[in-house]
Amino acid sequence: MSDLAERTRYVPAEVEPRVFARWLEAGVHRADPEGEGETFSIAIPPPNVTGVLHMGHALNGAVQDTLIRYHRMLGERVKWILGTDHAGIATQTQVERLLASEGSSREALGREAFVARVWEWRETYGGTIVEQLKRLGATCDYDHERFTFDEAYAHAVVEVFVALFEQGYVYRDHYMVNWDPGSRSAISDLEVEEREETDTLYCIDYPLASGSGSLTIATVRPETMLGDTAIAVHPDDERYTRLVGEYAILPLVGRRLKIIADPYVKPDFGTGALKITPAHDPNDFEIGRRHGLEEVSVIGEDGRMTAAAGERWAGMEVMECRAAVVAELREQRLISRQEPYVHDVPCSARSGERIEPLISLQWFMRMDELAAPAIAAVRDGRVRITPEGQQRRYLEWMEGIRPWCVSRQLWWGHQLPVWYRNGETYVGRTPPVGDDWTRDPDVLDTWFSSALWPFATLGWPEPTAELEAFYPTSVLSTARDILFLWVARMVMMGLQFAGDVPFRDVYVHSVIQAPDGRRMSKSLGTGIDPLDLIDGGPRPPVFQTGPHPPGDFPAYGADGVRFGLLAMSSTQDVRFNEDKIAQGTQLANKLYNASRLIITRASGEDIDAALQSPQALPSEVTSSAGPGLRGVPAEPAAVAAEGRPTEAETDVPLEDRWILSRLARAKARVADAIDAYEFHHAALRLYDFVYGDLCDWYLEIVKPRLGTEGGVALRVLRETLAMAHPIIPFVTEELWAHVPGGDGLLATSRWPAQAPEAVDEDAERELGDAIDAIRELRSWRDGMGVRPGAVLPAQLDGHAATAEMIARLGRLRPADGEVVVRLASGIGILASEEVDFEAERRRTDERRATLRAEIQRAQGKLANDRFVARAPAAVVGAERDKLAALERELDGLDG
RNA sequence: GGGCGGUUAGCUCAGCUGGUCAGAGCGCCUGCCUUACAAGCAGGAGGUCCCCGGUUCGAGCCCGGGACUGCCCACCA
Repeated sequence: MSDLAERTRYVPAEVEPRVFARWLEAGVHRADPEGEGETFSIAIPPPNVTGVLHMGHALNGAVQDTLIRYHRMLGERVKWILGTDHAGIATQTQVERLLASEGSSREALGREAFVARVWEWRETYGGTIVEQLKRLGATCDYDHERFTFDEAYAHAVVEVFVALFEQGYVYRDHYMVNWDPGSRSAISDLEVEEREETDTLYCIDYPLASGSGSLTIATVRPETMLGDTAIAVHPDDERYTRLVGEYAILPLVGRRLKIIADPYVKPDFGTGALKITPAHDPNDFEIGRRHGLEEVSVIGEDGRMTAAAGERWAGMEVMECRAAVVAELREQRLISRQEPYVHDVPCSARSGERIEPLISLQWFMRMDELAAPAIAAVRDGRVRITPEGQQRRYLEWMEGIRPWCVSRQLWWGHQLPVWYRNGETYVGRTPPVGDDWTRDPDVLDTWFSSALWPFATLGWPEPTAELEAFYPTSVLSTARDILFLWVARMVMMGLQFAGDVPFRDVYVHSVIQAPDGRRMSKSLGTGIDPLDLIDGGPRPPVFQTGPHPPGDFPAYGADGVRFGLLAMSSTQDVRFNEDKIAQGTQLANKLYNASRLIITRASGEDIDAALQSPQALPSEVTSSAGPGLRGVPAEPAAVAAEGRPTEAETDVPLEDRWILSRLARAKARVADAIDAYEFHHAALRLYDFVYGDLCDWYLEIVKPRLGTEGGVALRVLRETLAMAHPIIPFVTEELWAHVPGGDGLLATSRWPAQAPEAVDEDAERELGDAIDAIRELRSWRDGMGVRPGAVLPAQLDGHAATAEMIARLGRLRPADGEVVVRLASGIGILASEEVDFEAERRRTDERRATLRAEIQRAQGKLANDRFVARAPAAVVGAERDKLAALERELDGLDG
């Protein structure tokens, strides 16, 4: 885009690849662990190797890169740790699916060949998402990309596992687990989700051993009765008290079942009698352990009935067995009732299949002791979680934490450093010495390795310079769905192994939903590929809403997408809003055209003036004020502050003082918003400044003199580009190259310094009055139907300093004569044939009525003694001023 | 069954510690191709701030109750 003068439109597609290449070449993404000064680091939530960029990645990418660029521009040594996750189950499933399509399977290949195949797959498809991040403009540390399964990382994983074993946190036990028949592995509680299903509830009669009658139980899983070892009733349930201690006979099996009393049973639910299957129901398991019941495992890990189920049923699949059991019971007339039953059933978040609870020999990790310091770290503020609601969630979950099943029956993952021989178990960093040792085939839960991410990526357990410089990381930005799965565990592991919290701040960003409020998901057809927004691409049907023409997305460009995502983000879930993306694209275009105007008109003197100005050049200024210490009020004080004429400001034109003041406020507001993780505010405040202050008013006012006195315009442009850069990096970097004095890359320049001294209440008030006057004038002209091009004769008495700009922007010609229209701003319009005075009379009458009503309201308020007595003096004063102004205007109309 | 959040203009959303807080973008209406930008500019219409009580001189903003809605956690056969 060298022909700035020619092209009237910013075209992202032409610019972005070139600009990104410059950043990479210059190494803006590199971080020096040995340098001086503050550091700032973020560890990216490692996307799955097999993953492709979705909206969540894009939003999080925009958030993280905005933070990273902002802090880089503050002069800090910045590192954005990049990498991918080997994602055990997810990846294994994908490759298995591929194998299936080839008519093969992992069993056919064998473990070693299978794992080799997954690595191969990773080489082929693994880098996609990293390339996609570049399209967003993300300046991650591409030179040091990590993988949760690379050699050094694996070393850290073994180190941690062994240490946890030695410290007594990790142990092996027969315990109830969530068995996922889909992936044929145990999964953790966090990977289980409820799904509503319609089942059949069967009421089954269990005859009493005494021969006198029977006890009826209700169940949706009749096949599990083969593993029943008791019947439980509530201790206070009078219907059954006399039966407690007696026995029932398990139909089909003949086992004697003790009737026990346990408060878990709800007397008013079902029949009030509960069959107890300790080996296949989590509750029954607990009850069983409380009462010392036998655990009969009748369903195996292969999803078939075991030998313990009985010869007759062994080998059947679960559903098959259920049908057979029901048929048999029916034949024996033991089913007294059956009805459809809708309830929530646990399913695997991985495979989607229904969880089969069963007792299995697995490796577990005791969490309560590790959780304690991680709870304390959040409570005392060493880790701050934003927004606050998420902090509550974290604490509640941590306080009720349960043991974590960490072993998985998969092939793709960190294999447990555990070996067995006869009755012996060996856990160690190196294989055991001696013969006949067999290694445990299981691998660790993916989240076990992810939990080490912030320090394992920096070289731990070696005491590296990187670890020294960048640990703890500064911020973790993530979606809320992995707060427990990942974030909480990182805090525990970081404290236990790296000696400190893994991050100072956790920012939990929004989840972006489809326009109809559903989840964005490829399978539902509600997902969007962020690259389709950047480059233009298919717009799915659910997004064909609103004013957008049907068909593909236009090429919004990376800046537009970043801006839009930040602008629509919030502390809660939000619906995708294409208009916000478009708004970002418009902003980029607006900046482009404003730059065109300023740059192409700039004269040599302007450039000198801009370059000599002390505050002018972001690349030369020192560091900005710290967070929250900017000393700049967000808006002019309601009550006029004392005028503060400084330096030689009397020489500086009013509008220049004004724009510098507005800029000072904008910088403070944008910086505050970024520091507070209020990215929607940061984006929209930037937009407001560029449109509302810079383009709509300042540039319109100074346009005629840009060729001769454009120094301030150039200064402001430079600072604006720098201020905007963290949010919309491409267009600002591109324009930077065209701005006089814009040496080097904007990405490595300084963010503009905060300038509270530039805030000029007087200038803001004075120019604000002029703006109000122009607006009123334009509105009046439009309402009166005055010809747009007509230049009206007028008196501008009350606006000495701003008369010229009011006249120009309001199309007036200063003149003397009879004032026939008096506007609220004091401007008097003289007689001319351009104005329809009949219409003006009507307008004046309407205005009089409104004024009288408002005056009455104000008078009423001031006549209220309690208001005058109890409201703060400033509020009462403001009301009096308002009344005076209204009366003045009314006098003007009447006079 | 608990817990948390939301309900503000036709749509998507801002509104900090109660006093110009009734806003933005888009859409809609009107007028302008004004030599930075027509994917632009100027002007305008449009809201009982979910409902009912309460506190207060004054309440989208605080308190109580209710309605609707979303999410999280939870082992009711």
